[in-house]
Amino acid sequence: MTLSKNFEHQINENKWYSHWLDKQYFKSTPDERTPYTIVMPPPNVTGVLHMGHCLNNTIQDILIRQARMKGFNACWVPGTDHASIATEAKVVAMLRERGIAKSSLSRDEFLSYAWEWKEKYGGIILQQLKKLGCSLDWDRTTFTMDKDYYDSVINIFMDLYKKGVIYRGKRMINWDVKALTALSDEEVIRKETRQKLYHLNYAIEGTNDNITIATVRPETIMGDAAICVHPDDERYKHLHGKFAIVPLINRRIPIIADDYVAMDFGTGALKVTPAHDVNDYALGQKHQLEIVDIFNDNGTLSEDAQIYIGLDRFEVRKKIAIELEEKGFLIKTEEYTSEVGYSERTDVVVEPRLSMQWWLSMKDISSPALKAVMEEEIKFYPPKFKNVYRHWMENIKDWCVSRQLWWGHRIPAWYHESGKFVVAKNEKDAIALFETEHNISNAVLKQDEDCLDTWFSSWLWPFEVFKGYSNPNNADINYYYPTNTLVTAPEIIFFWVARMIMAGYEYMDVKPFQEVYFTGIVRDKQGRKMSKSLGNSPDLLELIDQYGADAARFGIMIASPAGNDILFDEAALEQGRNFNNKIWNALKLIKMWEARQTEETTNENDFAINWFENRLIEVSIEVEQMMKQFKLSEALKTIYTLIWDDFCSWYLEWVKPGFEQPIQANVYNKTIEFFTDLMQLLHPFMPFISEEIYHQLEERSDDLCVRLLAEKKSPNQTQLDQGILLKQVISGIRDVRNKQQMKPKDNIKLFIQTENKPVFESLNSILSKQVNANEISFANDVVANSFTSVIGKDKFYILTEQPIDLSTQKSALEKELNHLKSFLISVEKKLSNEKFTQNAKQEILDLEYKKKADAEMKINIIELSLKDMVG
RNA sequence: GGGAGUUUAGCUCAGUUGGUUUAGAGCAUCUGCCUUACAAGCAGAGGGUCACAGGUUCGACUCCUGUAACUCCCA
Repeated sequence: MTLSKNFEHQINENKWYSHWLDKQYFKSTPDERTPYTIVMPPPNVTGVLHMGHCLNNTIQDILIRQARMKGFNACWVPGTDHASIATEAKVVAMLRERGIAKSSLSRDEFLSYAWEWKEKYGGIILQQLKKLGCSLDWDRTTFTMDKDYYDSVINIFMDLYKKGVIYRGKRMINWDVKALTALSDEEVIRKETRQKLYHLNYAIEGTNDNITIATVRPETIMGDAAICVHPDDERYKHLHGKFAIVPLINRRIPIIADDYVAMDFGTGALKVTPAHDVNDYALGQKHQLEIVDIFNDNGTLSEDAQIYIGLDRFEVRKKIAIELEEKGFLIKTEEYTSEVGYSERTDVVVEPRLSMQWWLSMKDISSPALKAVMEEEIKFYPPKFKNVYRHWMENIKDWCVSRQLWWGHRIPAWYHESGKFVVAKNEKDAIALFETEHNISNAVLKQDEDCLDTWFSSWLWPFEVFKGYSNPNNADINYYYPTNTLVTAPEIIFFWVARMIMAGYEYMDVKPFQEVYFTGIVRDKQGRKMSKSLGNSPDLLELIDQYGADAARFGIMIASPAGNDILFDEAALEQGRNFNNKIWNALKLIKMWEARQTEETTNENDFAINWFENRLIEVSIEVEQMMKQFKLSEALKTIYTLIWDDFCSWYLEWVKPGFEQPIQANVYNKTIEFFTDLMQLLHPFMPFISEEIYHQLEERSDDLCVRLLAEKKSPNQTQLDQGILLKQVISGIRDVRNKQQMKPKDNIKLFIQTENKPVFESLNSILSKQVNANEISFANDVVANSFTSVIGKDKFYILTEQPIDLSTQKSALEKELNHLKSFLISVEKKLSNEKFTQNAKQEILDLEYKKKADAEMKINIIELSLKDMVG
């Protein structure tokens, strides 16, 4: 069978993924092994695969595949999140395209459209993860609105209500005027925004005097309830207790004093609009001011505004500025940049608003969660996120859990026309409860129209995917929970991670996971966030198609140090593809040997085999250490070097037979063994090519995917050191060849002057092959008319038929000599410092003496060589 | 305004409790090679006063103080 020129990723990816599925390798059921569990952060059901998912899920797949190969019962649970706001927005847009307005539909009609949409388009992302090679247990796929899951969310709401943790209250919330819903603080993105600061004159009642205030929101003046100045502000002391007149509508408002006002900002006089600003609301409460809400739900002005009724808030801002100017109220405007809140989902400016909502009192349930992370019961990688977490937890505010949406978990609250309400699972229970609580029988109750925040369901994820709440103490939850590793983005540390920890302790009495690995944010080459509007986010499926899934995984992993952002560059995928190619070609080389084996044995390849065997052990141990510390990118880099440099460039070249020469069977078999081990090491990172090579190397009945890693031995350091020496010698001699512009085909004669003959005898055949020497012998003295290379304590004389020009050689040696001499001086200086010799540890001292001796010896050797050249 | 973090080669990053031959990779660059596994390759090379200024120490990329720039979070 002839091998294709390059690794054919498309064919192999499909072939192996379906093979793995057929064999049910990703399926996990409880057994006697130790579990290793990861729950996937559920992507939005509306989502499509992007770079962030690619990074996140590749990391999880690497961890889970490694655990599987280490003999754990690996279980990786997939699923999707119903994403209430995002999905509802998509469904509304879809309906609009079909000419259907949401307002024309009943709740049930709308929901049936939504489910239809979800069945059709939801979960595309899960299919795309298969392309990446993710080894998920698909039978466990969970959706946050599955029946059991839905019920758990509702039951937990009721439970928390009973415990008094959830309450209903009128508070300032963030209002999304496009999605027409409340948002939690975490769903508001603050952005630096250029605005204008308008200076407006308000007349003082009963005088010809004015007071000038500064505002960025002139459209809200109709909602003004007061003007506030600092009590110590001399400019305004005479106005305390007087009244001002709101321009255009001539409403009379008091002038109050409060030290909340910053005297040096604007004019030092602040207009107070309690209905439309969080701070103003607080001020209004304190001074018992009137609350005038001038906006409708959709951000247009209401009747209460008296003017501009029905117009959008930003349109009014423009128009009212003009009118104020025309009528002489606008004194001046200045440029002003400040942070403005935008809705995470719809990107419209959020409107602070007073509203009746459901709240979750966080203080009650957050303290075990804070403690767990601070005491490293749950470990954060990298640990710097502990600080971020603590800061938030210590300043935690109540969570607004209600959303004015239909798609989601409907709040189980039932209202009577009297305004009284109960919280109950269904209408029947509600009526019964209402009777006991309010002594009204057969009451007509209406269920709350609103849904719960999406995160109110996501926070149950680590246990409810195993039905830990809906079916307590079942075999799965007892076996898989707490899960091992959560891999997620730092952006959702508050939205999700913190709340999962709270829910875990509240409902399972146990932490949800042992450790959290925070990935970085994927950015483009210039360090900008990937975004639709910038058009800088590449089409991942196209990239997988072009470079292969293994290359894509390589590309994203090689540049992603733990906890740092990743600057994504397509060149990294190219590097991954080239790596595939390299591996494939090594296979081609070895396959050429397969039919050319001989039973004859010599010991000339013993060194190569022993060395590589030890190198493999050494690197496996290094990789294991790195993986434990989540240094995944370093681990991959290490494996890459082992395969490309140590295996391909050194080992294979060392054992490679001459043109059409046979290879010893024992060398061939060892080589297959090494290649197999290499593929096993690589498998978690690049599963497809490694599985394919595994099967190409030998006929096998098993698969690499589930092959158990062997116990680690310890490497022989002497062998490793000799390998390093050999590489140095080869490079050194090649350097001379290069500098002398010898052709690769030109033969040389090599003379070695060494005190360590036996070592070089065993390296003889490798050396002659690697530096193209047709003769190697030992010398006790300088060899005339040769080039010299000094490596360590040994000298190498290179004889060629070329005319000898020693000038380049000489200057190189002189440069080396200078370097050594100044090095020696620095060492000697250190050693002559009495304080150093008194204070330094013995081992450090010994090392310095060794440095000194080595340097002196080398200087001696080089000086001798230089002398010979002159002679 | 408060808090956290970062600053090491052209780029992306390692550098463990201060001492391991006067700082290590990968990519990029340069030179020479189409050597029958691989030009998506091979061989070799060059490149850094570790942001800046002080301090502690026999000794600082590493610890302390300050400055600057950038990033993130919170108000």
